[in-house]
Amino acid sequence: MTDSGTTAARPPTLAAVAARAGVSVSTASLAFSGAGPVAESTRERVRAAAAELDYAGPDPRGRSLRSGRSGIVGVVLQERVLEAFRDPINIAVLDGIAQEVSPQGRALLLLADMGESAHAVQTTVMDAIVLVACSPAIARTIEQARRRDVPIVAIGGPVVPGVLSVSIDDRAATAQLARHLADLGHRDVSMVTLPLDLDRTRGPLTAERIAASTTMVADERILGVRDVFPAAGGVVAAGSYVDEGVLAGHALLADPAHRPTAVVAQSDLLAAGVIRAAQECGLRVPEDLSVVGFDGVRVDDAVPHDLTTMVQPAAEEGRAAGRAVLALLDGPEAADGAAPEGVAFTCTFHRGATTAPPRATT
Amino acid sequence: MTDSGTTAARPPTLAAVAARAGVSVSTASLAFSGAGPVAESTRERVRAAAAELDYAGPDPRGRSLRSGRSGIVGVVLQERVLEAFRDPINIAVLDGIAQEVSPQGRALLLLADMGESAHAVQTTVMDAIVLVACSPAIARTIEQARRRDVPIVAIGGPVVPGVLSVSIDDRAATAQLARHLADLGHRDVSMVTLPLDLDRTRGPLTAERIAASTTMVADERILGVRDVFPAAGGVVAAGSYVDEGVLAGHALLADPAHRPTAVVAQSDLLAAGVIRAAQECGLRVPEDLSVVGFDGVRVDDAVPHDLTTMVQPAAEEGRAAGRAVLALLDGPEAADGAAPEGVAFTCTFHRGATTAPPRATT
DNA sequence: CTGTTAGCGCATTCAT
DNA sequence: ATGAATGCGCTAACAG
Repeated sequence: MTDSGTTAARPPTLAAVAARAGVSVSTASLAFSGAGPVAESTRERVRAAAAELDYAGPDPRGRSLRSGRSGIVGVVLQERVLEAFRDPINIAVLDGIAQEVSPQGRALLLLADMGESAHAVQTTVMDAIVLVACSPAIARTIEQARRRDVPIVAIGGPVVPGVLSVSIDDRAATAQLARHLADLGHRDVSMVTLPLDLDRTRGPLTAERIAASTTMVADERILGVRDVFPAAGGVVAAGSYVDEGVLAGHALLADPAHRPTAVVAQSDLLAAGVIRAAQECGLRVPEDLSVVGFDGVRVDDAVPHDLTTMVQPAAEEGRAAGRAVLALLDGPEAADGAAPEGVAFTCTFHRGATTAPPRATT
Repeated sequence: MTDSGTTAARPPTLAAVAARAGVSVSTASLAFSGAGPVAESTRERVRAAAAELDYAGPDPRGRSLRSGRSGIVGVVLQERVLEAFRDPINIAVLDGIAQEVSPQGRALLLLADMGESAHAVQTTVMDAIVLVACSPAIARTIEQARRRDVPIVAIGGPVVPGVLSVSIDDRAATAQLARHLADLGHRDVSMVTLPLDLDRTRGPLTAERIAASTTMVADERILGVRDVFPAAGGVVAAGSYVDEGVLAGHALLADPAHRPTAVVAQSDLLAAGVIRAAQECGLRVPEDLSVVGFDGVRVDDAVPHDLTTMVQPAAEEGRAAGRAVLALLDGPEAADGAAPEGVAFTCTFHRGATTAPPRATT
């Protein structure tokens, strides 16, 4: 009784509906789109015909070719799905975008895993794209979007002309954390950074690596620390995950003779990892080691401690990006060059229980 | 210097490229699609012309109208993004789908939040859709898809004819957990279930609620418990989150006079919540209370303990769904009714450290 | 191998 | 308020 695969009768078209209703295609179109004046009686007739034919409404393909709009908003993530969504900050941002965009009838196209995203932008229909957690490495993706005349909004991205930017005060916020540590009396501070390049190579934080970095967010946060501790060193993690934080923590704490008294991690997940590493080294937090994070996404127990961190308005950023997209699409009516402007958000300091004055040095 | 909004010169078309290369449009098309025989020299000329015009390749809109294929695979989630991705099982499934589908040049369209999904299916172009963690409540979505001739794959969904189903042995797997508890000597077992309806109402698990349930997965798992403990009661949670588990746990453990000796939670996150609730009640796990979960997704510390659970091949399920989608699209060459068949997976028992014999009753 | 001929299904002028 | 015409940009058949 499976009625699929038998006759393969194609779905009815608007033309079929119009014919059955005894009106022209254009009138039927108007009846559905709501635009333009249509007599109530006519509209009713069209509706009836549609119901009889089990017509599902105008085919999105025809509509998108004709109108130039598909209702699809691409969202580019750097990593594959599994990795990208390990960090709740990305989920929050995505949710924020969806909040603004889906009530307007737009759907989100997930472009995860860099390699593919450039290709997808080239071959998949979309009205605009949002770059999440982006680095200059997506230059190729940006290029493709440009050529297709697809407007771009970047969250935390490089400020390229023509790309609308939604950002936060990474540097200042991190500096605030660093100052907090300085005020507590810390002098020997290390950091754990987000990946600096596409390879996501782990390793010590060297001048060369910073010079070669392609990740703006990480760079800014490094600068923030050094605004307060100019000589601060650290290690580079391969991603914003707890286990990466553990690895980094061990790297930092391995040598009892050269342990920092505080660690600035560039994300809460990394901070959680550092704390665990500290515990594994027999250190107590915050008595023996202070740890601060970044993001402020409280998700169940991913971050067990009450972490001292900078709270980032992730959902707000997503929403701002969503709004920007809508503005870019709905309102090219900005006749006077009043193109939508970028938005900058501010993080707020949260003093948790993972920071304290350093132990008296022996 | 922002070159957008000035002259609005539309992107070049294939026709323009063809003209510049001095070939026909169809030849140019072949040169890009790779299908069909094209002389190397010609192809070269076309490529050159495209480069000169900064042509980004065939416009997906025209292509999708003409060919009927968009390369877009819709993924329907019941909750909004923020909630859906709180449970790593969903992320794993989504990643599995992406694994199969994106190397084939397909992109995922996120249809989160039920309400909108039916509308999106009606208005957004897509070649197929995958229903994740679905309940019969998406009937409307299914209807829309059908009318559009969009093939459907359901993961853990109701077995509707015409919908390809990817499932696991929920009932048998849960029964196995229950038997494990029975073997340990437990007789007084309660459960914490996933939401039974769209409202996601919390409350005691009553016969009426089960009768009115629209969630197949939850139903099956309840049956699994009752295969072993026919009289087992429990509470219904409002979602698969740790904090819901805490709530449910407190509900179950509130009265010291009527505490179960073991709890079967329908997800690992819920189990983690129950464990926390137990601790807050001054109970030790597993000495005073045994707890089992379901899913087996190890994600950093979301589930702090080594949980006794049934491990679900989440990524495999996603991949199976992805493959099914591809088969449905690439191969309607199943001339002989050899339509792709559904797949059923099996969970594997993991004995963790959260189960033990019950305390000797006083 | 290449060009010619047809539309895919629809939204939008412009008439009436 | 409705209808007739015109492509949107492209690919699939067929000719040659």
